[in-house]
Amino acid sequence: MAATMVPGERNSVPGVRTRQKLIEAGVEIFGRYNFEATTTRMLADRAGVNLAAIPYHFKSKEGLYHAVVRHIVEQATAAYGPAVAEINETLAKSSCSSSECFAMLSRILNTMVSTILGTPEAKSWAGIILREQIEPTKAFDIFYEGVMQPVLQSCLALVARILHRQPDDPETMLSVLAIVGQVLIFRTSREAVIRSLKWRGYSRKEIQVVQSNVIKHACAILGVPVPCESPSHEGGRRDE
Amino acid sequence: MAATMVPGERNSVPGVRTRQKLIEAGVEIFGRYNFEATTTRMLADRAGVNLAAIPYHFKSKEGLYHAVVRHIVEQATAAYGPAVAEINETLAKSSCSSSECFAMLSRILNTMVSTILGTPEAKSWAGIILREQIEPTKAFDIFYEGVMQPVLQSCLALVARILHRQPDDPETMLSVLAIVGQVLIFRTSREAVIRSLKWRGYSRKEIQVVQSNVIKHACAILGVPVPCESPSHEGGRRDE
DNA sequence: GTCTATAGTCGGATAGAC
DNA sequence: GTCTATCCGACTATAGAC
Repeated sequence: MAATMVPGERNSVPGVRTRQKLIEAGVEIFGRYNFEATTTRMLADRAGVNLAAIPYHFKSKEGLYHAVVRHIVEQATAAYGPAVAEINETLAKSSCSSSECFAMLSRILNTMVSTILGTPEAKSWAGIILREQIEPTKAFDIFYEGVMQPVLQSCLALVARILHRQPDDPETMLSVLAIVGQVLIFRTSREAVIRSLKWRGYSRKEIQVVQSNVIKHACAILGVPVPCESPSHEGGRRDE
Repeated sequence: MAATMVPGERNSVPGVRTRQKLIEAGVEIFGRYNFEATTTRMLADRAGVNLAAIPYHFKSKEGLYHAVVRHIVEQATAAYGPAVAEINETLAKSSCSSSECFAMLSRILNTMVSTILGTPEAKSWAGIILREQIEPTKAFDIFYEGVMQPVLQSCLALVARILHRQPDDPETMLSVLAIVGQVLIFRTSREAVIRSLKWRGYSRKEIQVVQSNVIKHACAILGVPVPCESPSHEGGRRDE
């Protein structure tokens, strides 16, 4: 990544700056509209750069789209990487108790809720990822292998321990999907959710409500006693 | 609806036939691609009609899109209407037991799973509805008020009875969303789900597995003892 | 590296014959 | 109601000056 970036010059190298601005614009515009509805003019205008900068830096509109996808995967990896690494290390070292496993699961679920609902970029990310689920292209592989696969595998390992099941037992992954599903519905069906709850969006208060409910239902699904309520306060930025 | 259809002539009135073919083509093409990526030429080719038939019968490409949306709502209402009506009638008449309420909830959940995963048109419907959730237009209102709202309200009433909570307690709707979320993830994140389960699609066998797991997890969330397993066999058609 | 100008393509909608 | 032919606008990508 960024082979042309010279450390001493703090990203003010003209070409690098233009690339960055186009990627930021791409996250926003590709996220809001879809690939076809997004025009190179919108992208250039939003980035405040010239139209011809797109084919120059990224070869084509599609090239910019792929750069945007890689950028999102990097950001998401930064958010989930630490939790995933902790889970893998802890499970590899010792045979930890169910309650320790559940604590790690709670942590990653809280991170999911606050990232998916709370960060301002989340709506854009979700737009791009959801459209790739409906109509997968090469970009979906980058998302799946870069973020979804590692996170799902970590959850699978934890749930297998908690339920004393084998990770390769299909029922184990089905339990993981049930737990993750109740998180994702808030993003995938955002419009229906906020109408049916009469919410106006996802601000800090709503995010905490979602977090505690997700944990509560996860306990029920896993047959674990509900721990004392303490939703983590990480990432409480507003949605819109 | 269909004010021009003469009962005696069995849909062979030329104009009606052309309209129907265009709507069928629209379900397929708008579902697979998005509104902008869909061209009027694709639609006319798939329907086997002339390009100019689109502006003639539906005024514009957007007019055809709205006709497609209304058609989907009609079909979906046919699938959920009976269950919704039964629930509303039963709850209005008598104060039925938790187990009766849970039986009705199971029925509507099984219908959801088999409709959403099992019918051949489901992929197309989901494509259109999901894109409307990401980027809502006027069409989303038609979906929400026509299908989602009635189904969610029925589930809400049942869950309120089962949990002895008020329907207007936000926690009640959050429980409904958790239960529905585990169904929807199979459609909204279809690509990630089939990869992580190493499935090839949703055929009859997979649908039954999903149905029994959804009921099992719903029991856990609602604190109801798991009934004897008997997934309904309605609508077992194949996905692809 | 960045700009202006433009080439080349394609899509939606229309006009008017049949 | 259905067809062919065509207009007009908008889009991506490129050429070439600076």
